[in-house]
Amino acid sequence: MVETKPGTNLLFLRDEDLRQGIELLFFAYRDFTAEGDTILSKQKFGRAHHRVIYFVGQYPGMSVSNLLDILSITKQSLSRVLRQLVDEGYIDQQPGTRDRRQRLLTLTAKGKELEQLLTSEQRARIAAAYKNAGADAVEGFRKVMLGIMEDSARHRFNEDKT
Amino acid sequence: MVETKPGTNLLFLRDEDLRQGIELLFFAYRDFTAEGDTILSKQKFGRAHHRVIYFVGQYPGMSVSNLLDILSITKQSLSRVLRQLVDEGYIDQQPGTRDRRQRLLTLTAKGKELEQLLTSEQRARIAAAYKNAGADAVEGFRKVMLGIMEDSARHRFNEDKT
DNA sequence: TTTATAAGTCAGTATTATTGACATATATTA
DNA sequence: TAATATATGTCAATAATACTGACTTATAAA
Repeated sequence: MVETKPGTNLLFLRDEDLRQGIELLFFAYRDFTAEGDTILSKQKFGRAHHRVIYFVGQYPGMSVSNLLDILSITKQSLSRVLRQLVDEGYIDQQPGTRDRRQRLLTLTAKGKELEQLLTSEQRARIAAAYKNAGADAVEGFRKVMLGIMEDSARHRFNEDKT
Repeated sequence: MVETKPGTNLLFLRDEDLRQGIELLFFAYRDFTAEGDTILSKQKFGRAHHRVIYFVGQYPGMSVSNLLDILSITKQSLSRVLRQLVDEGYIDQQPGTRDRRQRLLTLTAKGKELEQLLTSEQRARIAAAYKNAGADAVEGFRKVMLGIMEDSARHRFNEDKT
């Protein structure tokens, strides 16, 4: 598919390779999100709820503005979704100790349960793909994905970049 | 991040690795689609139009039902989008020769122009990520992405699988 | 001739998202 | 302290995407 110039590490990037890259992203993401959406639609929630549940689960105590940055949506858009999740007991809000204007978000037990339900299929899907592809391939996957995202998002993945 | 068991090709898949995989997909896809969406919103079109333009551009003469399969949406959802694109002269429809019930789709010159505008940034983004990551990483990226998508989507990428 | 398929349409509804305009509480700065 | 900025929330109006269900038309296949 993608060939190395003999004796170098350069790539010949044909149009076809780039087209394929676009489609790899489209189909992988489509199938990656499909099942979670199905589960949620049975609970009157949508993909937006999934994302909120997911990120609050991963970063307990995160602020609303932090969540807005991650999701790249407006606070009015987040508002309805967050309100539902708080009202129905999936998410807790508590004022920040350092800055009492903040409303720090955490999952309740009920929220954690839903988070597990939603991400377990995605984790299994990633695990299967990783195992099948092998460790070197996973490292390549990481490199390319980091290259595709914006610089501003990349820092999240740099913890142990010794 | 992901480590090989010494002497084997197996992976230790920690929860943290799987969580990271989920986020790599989320952030890469978010940033990959953001600019195209911005361009389109200036023309009263949205991401759905983008996808239609893209796939019709890549597979000229594709049928409506084929497009529906790819997009995984209902024909009622596609209908509005397709109608707009046909009415405004971006896409041509012509009856199939073998099966005259079909309405085969192709881009007009105007459609091709928009397709170029929309995908050029995505191609550039992929090209930069590929170049930076190197040929081996790209091969790993392909393997993992193919593993993430459904079996039914994988055949698209198997042309030269000798 | 009956049945199935490809495509399209009409109606109703839900979800996600936007912009704009304000309001409240708290923090920071002059 | 007073003025300003920030974090969050809310109201209202609107748009885009998507769904289900019920039909219709044309053509193909059994």
